[in-house]
Amino acid sequence: MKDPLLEFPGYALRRAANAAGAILSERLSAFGLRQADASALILLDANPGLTSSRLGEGLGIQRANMVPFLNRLESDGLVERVPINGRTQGIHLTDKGRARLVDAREAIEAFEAELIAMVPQEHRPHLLPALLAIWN
Amino acid sequence: MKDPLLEFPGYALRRAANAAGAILSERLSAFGLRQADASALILLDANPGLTSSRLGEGLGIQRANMVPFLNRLESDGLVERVPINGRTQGIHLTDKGRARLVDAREAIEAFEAELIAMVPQEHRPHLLPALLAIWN
DNA sequence: GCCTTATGCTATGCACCATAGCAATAAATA
DNA sequence: TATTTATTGCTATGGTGCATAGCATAAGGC
Repeated sequence: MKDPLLEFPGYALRRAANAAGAILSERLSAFGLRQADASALILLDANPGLTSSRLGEGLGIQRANMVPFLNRLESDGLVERVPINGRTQGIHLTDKGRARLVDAREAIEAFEAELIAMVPQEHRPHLLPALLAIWN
Repeated sequence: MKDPLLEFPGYALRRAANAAGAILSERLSAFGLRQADASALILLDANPGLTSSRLGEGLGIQRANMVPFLNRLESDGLVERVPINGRTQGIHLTDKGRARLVDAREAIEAFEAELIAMVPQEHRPHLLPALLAIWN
């Protein structure tokens, strides 16, 4: 079957992201985490006390969607909301969240290593810069 | 805000794909098409008479999900199902589908050019090969 | 003190994808 | 040829991610 779609970087980008995402999701499910969960834990670990809005900006998730998202993380005991003032609250990792992150980070780093290993050596150093350029 | 996620190619891949996909979807919506629609038209143009199952394989869409997908394309008059035998049918572009594809292809190629232009010159030749390596 | 803005939230709908199961038919095998 | 197996298109259903619209409360600027 002829596949003209192979010529389009945009299409390849989508398919590659789906393929990679499926693998990562499967790995993370062993820890009861989704991709966005793990990203949130990583971001919160590096920036304790982030506001829901700021965290959402960092993750590319809208404010409205942060609510059920954080509710789930909080009811899993991974995260807690600490009021800063009457309308703002800082999100913090709990001890359980930090412990979970240790496991998740290991799995993620293994996954990233495998991902890089998939691409031929001569293209490897160019992948991340190219993707970051598209993202921003 | 510190963003350790910038170090992860897998994360950058997801974000880049989302960013690019949002732009493309917006462009295609001018023609009443979604990304999967355009991909299907391109694939059918190159391979007239493809079976629903084969088309789905090429697009990474499951058989069950091909039904409403093709129903929509057919009710839009872009595609027709031609029975091959009692259980198999070939999918063909209609004249309207071919005409729509002309417009869509122009938009897609413009989009792809812009996408490539986003990445710094030295990384450009490596993007597609790297993505194809991950996809497969 | 008043107006504007920010924040967290509710409600809702669309798009995409996955699984399970089914009837009809074609193809393979005994 | 007759029976079994596999394929095809399909229905039904649910989960997930993301978007918009709107709201009450509270903080900050004038």
